Amino acid sequence: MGFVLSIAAGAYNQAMPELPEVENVRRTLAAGVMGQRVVRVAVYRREVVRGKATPRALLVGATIGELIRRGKQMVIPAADGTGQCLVVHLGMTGSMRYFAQGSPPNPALAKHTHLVWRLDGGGRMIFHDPRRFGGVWTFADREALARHWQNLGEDALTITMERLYERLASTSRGIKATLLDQSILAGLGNIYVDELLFRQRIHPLTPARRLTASHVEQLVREMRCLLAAAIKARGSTVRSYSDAAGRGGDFQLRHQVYGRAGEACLHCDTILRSLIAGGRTTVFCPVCQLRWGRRRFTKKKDL
DNA sequence: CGGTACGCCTGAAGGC
DNA sequence: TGCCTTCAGGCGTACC
Repeated sequence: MGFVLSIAAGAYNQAMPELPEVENVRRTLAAGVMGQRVVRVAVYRREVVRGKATPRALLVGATIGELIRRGKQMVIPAADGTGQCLVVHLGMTGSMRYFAQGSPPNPALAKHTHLVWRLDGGGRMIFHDPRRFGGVWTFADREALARHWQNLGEDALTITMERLYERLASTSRGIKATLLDQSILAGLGNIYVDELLFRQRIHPLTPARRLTASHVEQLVREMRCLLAAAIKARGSTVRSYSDAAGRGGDFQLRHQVYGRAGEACLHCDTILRSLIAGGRTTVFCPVCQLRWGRRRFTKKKDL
């Protein structure tokens, strides 16, 4: 009976754009806006723009170049080669949407749409963010962007095993807090760190420096697999995430631990537990993820 | 250095 | 039905 009650109590959720979600926003947004010229911009909430919020700084008059992602951040550059760009961070509930010419306004988005860019093709790009943990930064050139990113870690999809090992070996913090730290590694958030640690059978409080080179090699390999699978499934929609076309992802259906505290471990049936690590709710299997565990379980084919 | 707490912010969800 | 409380968390900052 306690089992059933635990399941009922175990459900809590929140959506946040992490690397796979931002990558899908990048792709779907690029399909709509790349190569278009910005005709004008409407700023409904000045405070979501960090830095200059003039029409020029917000790309009015510029043609949109190739969208880039690093970690959870997305760059919308001017195509003129000056390095001028916008950096979008979606925070917890932010979204970028593209509406083609003639699309009617979406009433559901009206309340929290803070920025609207009109494009010369007749379409529009919007920044929407109820909670406003996200924002848009404006930069005039490459150097300004480089300064903004000087403390940002390497992207989770491109970091090598050697460089991650170096970073992990030089800290005494727990592995969960360390992987969440965007200055160490850019792109992972609460969902994917929990999923990754479960798949690797690593307890979230394991000191990062305890991981051997071999552990880190497998961790990086698994991280790439996990992120690739999540991108392929168009990300995780737990509550509110959707891409630039308004389409949600499917990867939440394959979460093994995130949001499942109190439910049974899919590997060993033990009740999943939660703790606070790095200030975040962390779900893990107390049996599969031994604190100093070295064994990895045989990876299931279906991530 | 790290860890802890807090503030920002809204909406979903649970309790009564 | 509806009000009230709790909770979710990325990130910056203060403080120990």
